[in-house]
Amino acid sequence: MSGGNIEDVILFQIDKTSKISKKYSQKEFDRINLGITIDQWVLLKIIEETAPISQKELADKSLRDPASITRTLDILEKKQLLLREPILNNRRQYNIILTSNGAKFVKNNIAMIKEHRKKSLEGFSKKEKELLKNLLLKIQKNMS
Amino acid sequence: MSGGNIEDVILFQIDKTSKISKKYSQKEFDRINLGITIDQWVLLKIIEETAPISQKELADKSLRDPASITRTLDILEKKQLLLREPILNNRRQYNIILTSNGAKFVKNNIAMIKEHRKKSLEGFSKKEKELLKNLLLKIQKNMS
DNA sequence: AATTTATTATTGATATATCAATAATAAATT
DNA sequence: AATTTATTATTGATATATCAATAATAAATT
Repeated sequence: MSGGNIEDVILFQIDKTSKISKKYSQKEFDRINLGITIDQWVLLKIIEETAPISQKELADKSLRDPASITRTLDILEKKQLLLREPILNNRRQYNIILTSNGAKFVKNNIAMIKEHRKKSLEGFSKKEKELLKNLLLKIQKNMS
Repeated sequence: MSGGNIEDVILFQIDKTSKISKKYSQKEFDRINLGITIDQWVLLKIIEETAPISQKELADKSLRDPASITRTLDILEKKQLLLREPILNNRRQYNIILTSNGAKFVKNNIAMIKEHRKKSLEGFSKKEKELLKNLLLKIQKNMS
């Protein structure tokens, strides 16, 4: 036997936690016919927070491939939630910004998202939340 | 403004940590031409630990879709790492087991994997590891 | 200023994921 | 025992992810 049980592996539990929480939220998204995925929501939220932002920056922040960002932005642009704004004197990048529709969309749904976040941390003390975050950041540092 | 920064969201950091660690290990897998993906490794490890196991159980344990398991097992079967063993008096399920080749494969590479796990938790006390695991399990419970 | 190098976004090829429908059949109910 | 229901694995359709190659062009170097 090569020893151990995969359920005891922290990295496995991290991935599992991520999957469970994504499924939870996606189910809710679908239930109310939100029309987007969790990962699309994350992009919208990043844009809302840091617009104007380039696609490269979006890829970095969300840890996704630039090619994947290109295609996801196509979808969200078609849904009129964001747009690629040309930059004067820079024809290599775009400024990605929310449309007013997109801003409204985020505003209308942020409360529901916050409920999910809250539910995920039910029974956590402030100290535990801080600690958890710091431990996660430490792992990220270790693997970078 | 809808407030807050997505970097402060624990669920976001959990997903980020998962992605970073997977990329780290996958890069190493590719470097030594291991010929499988992280998620394929996880299946092999689960099988090693709990064989004989059904595809349904594999899907549950790995939090993946049964259809995805079917296809991944096809790949791993083609690589001669595992096989679908027919069950007497039960023609609806298979017993999934490692081939001797597959068992050897796991044995040969478990040390490298353990190194990655160790690296991910560099600087963690035993108490911190326990705590982190428990906090993750708590989130999973909250979202189930 | 002209040339070289690096960066950004896109596209095609390919791999992987999920959902819905289906076939086979085991388990439960009548 | 016959019928109904539930479960398991598979397949097709579709969505999404990544890698490699490419075009456009900004930035750095000569």
